[in-house]
Amino acid sequence: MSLASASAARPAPPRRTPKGERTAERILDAAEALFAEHGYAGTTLRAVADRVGVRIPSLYNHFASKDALYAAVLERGLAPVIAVLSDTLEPEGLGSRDSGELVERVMAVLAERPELPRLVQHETLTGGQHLTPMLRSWVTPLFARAHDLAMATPATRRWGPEQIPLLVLAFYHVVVGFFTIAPLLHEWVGEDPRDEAVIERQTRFLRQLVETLLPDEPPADA
Amino acid sequence: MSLASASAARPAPPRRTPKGERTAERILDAAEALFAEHGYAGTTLRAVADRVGVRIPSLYNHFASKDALYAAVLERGLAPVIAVLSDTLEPEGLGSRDSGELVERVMAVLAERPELPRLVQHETLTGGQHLTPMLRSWVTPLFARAHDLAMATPATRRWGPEQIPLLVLAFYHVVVGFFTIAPLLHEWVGEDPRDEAVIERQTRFLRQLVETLLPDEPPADA
Amino acid sequence: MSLASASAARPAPPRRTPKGERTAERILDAAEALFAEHGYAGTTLRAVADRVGVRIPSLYNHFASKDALYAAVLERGLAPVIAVLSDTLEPEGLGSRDSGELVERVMAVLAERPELPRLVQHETLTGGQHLTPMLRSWVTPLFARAHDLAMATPATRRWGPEQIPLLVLAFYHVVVGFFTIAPLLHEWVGEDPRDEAVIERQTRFLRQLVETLLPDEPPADA
Amino acid sequence: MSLASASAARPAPPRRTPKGERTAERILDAAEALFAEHGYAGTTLRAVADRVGVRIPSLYNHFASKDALYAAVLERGLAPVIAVLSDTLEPEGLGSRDSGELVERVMAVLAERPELPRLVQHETLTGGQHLTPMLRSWVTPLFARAHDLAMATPATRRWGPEQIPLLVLAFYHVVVGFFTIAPLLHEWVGEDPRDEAVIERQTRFLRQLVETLLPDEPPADA
DNA sequence: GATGAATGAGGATTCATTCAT
DNA sequence: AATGAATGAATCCTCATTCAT
Repeated sequence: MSLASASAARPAPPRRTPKGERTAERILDAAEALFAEHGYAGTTLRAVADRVGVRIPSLYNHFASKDALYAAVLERGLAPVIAVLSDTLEPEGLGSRDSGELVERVMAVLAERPELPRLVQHETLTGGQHLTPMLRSWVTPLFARAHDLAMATPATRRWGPEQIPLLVLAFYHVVVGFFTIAPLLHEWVGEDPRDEAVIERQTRFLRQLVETLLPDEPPADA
Repeated sequence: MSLASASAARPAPPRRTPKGERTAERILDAAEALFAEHGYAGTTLRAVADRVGVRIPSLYNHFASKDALYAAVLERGLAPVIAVLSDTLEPEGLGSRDSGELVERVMAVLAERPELPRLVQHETLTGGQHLTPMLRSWVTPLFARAHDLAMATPATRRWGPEQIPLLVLAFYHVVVGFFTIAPLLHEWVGEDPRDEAVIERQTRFLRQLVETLLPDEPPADA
Repeated sequence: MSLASASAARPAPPRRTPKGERTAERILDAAEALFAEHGYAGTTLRAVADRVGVRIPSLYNHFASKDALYAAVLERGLAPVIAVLSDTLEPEGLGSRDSGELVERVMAVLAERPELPRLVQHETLTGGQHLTPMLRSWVTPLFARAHDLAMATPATRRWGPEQIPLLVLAFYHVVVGFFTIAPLLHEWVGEDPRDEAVIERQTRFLRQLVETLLPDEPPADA
Repeated sequence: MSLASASAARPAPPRRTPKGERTAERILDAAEALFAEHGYAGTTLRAVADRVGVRIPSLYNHFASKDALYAAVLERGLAPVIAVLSDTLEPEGLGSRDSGELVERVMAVLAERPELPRLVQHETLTGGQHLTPMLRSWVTPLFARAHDLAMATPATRRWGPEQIPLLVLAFYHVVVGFFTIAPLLHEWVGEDPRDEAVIERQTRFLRQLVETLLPDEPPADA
């Protein structure tokens, strides 16, 4: 999956020293956290460097620009989610059983990188310019297939064909929103969504949501 | 802090102190659009001034600082939504009929100010520091009441009491997410969510979501 | 002649306050001296600001960028020389009498702004990108006319038609070179070419050069 | 200071200490071209390294600093010209015949390294600090001798003794200026002064200039 | 109320240089 | 001899803010 830093033009060092590789990784970690919290514009290279424990110019030994760093963060962060999605959607459709499993897997992946959804949300809000290239090649076809398969499930009895995409988007928003609103809930309710119990509760909730909205059996009134 | 025009504002120009008020309003409009698109950090006073057709220092004749301008934008934007929410939730609970109506009203309000959800999303993502004071006095009690009332509806048979808040949040995310993802969809699918037809479709979808998730009648298996 | 700062996009202030105008002028003065001495790359905005007695950001209130400042310096500096050239060349040709007069006038103009030739030399050496637009509209036609007229003088008996441009260029180089090499001569011979006597000597020399190379009368051996 | 290869250098690769020397030479070539085009301040070590196809730190294996590299470039470039000058001026004076020959030889040397005059011009314009030591030991005595000899030729009948240096300088400027203005002419007239025909034309022109300004025979009117 | 001018702080980025490998 | 990594200093430029007009 090594498409890392496609835009990191100049410094793209041919042979990575283990030391350098580790530094680059640490930079990515720091940048991921900061971009997720403050967005692109709100994140300073100074903040990244400080977090890594390095001087600002050193960042440029690993990434050609703030923008390239941002792209690399997105790329690295999105890869596993894409993998899960494409893996799970490969063979079958959106029946409640599989959808439930998909939801569970996605939640598991995101639980390990809870900043990721916020990162994507930031990017989405500001236009998704960096998302588009990645998604055009990955998510768009996935979305299309999800749609096709969903059309072939009993769910269509309840949901019209043109509503299926809305349903998929809705799930997307619920899942992403859960992580997005995390820090606020933490402050308001004192409940940290990075807590395992909280995540499990949300996963259960999502499962029930799937079962209610996309039942395997045709609804009773059919 | 000059809380500008707590009512719906845009279509009906409020009492106009001939000139200044109109300028302040135009500044708020410009700032709202820009903050919604780029967030606080990504929005420049120069950009605001340019959009208004005025020089930067003039902004300071109407708002004490960038921060104050931002607060005013949030305040003005949130007021009508809060009004709808508190109005609708006042007497009764979350039965599907009323919930459907609530969803419809909220969609109607947001359809007139589609940047608002993005504004709130930005703020939420970056910590919601500006949101907290407003919400602590408005939304938090609303939320509590919604919860209480929901507990008294048949929905509880399907959803455990601790799931009700998750359900409410889920609806929040679906509604807000619809507007949030607008520009991307516009670019990817060519579908402008500010389009009336698109909004109506989404509203229908939300209605059906409400009916499915919070049926008036106890579910068939009860 | 106010074509000042054609590329100074943003700040181009509509109404110039006398104070601001004076500041802009002082910036131009400082920049002219520095660009002439160190060239574009070798000149720092810090150096300019220091010389003006102002902070760096203030420069941006008057010129949109280092590049725009540079262009404005060139423009302002070149204008009078262009004026002299086009004025003198207007009616007649390159006969020794008029050419001598032209040389004299040019020397007089340059004597008042001895940094100008160095400025132009720097620009020429580094590609003349900033010169081209100015010269395309001014010098190129002048050059053409000079050529045409020269062709009609007795000089052609001595110089073939294709040599006339070389002759013109040679004069250009001798004149410009005199000022260009000034600081070196000052250091080596202790002779300051900004000295009036030195300039007058050079002017006499140029006059004799003109008379020798472009005699009014056909050369004796013809 | 590693004075590299004082002879004509490029066509005949000097004694090659297998690898390093060749790299040093390639660095000098790249640096010469870049310094000539952009001057000292406008040339970055990155640009040099890129042109050589090597990483920046490698440059430091061959030259102690940017400044040392610059000095080496000047030294290597100037040596052959100095050689020609001192050789030609050795025995005799500035009679038109010998002067013509000198001009021809200088043109020949420069034609092989057309960047050299631009290099020197850059250096001259920015103060000539690096030139001074070289010139003090080479050119200054040459100049003095040229002056002495010139004083003993018939030319003095036309040119006063104090004008001889001006004449020499004028030739210097015409010769150097020809190469200096090359890129501009290339762009404006489409005529590449590195073209053999162009150089020959200029040489012919210079010869005629010499004959006109420094005739062997006393001028007809004497 | 509007704005030209000025500026402290800080933004991303480049540069020449060093050093360990 | 070559180079990845690191960095102090400096680059151009932007930002939010102030103030006199």
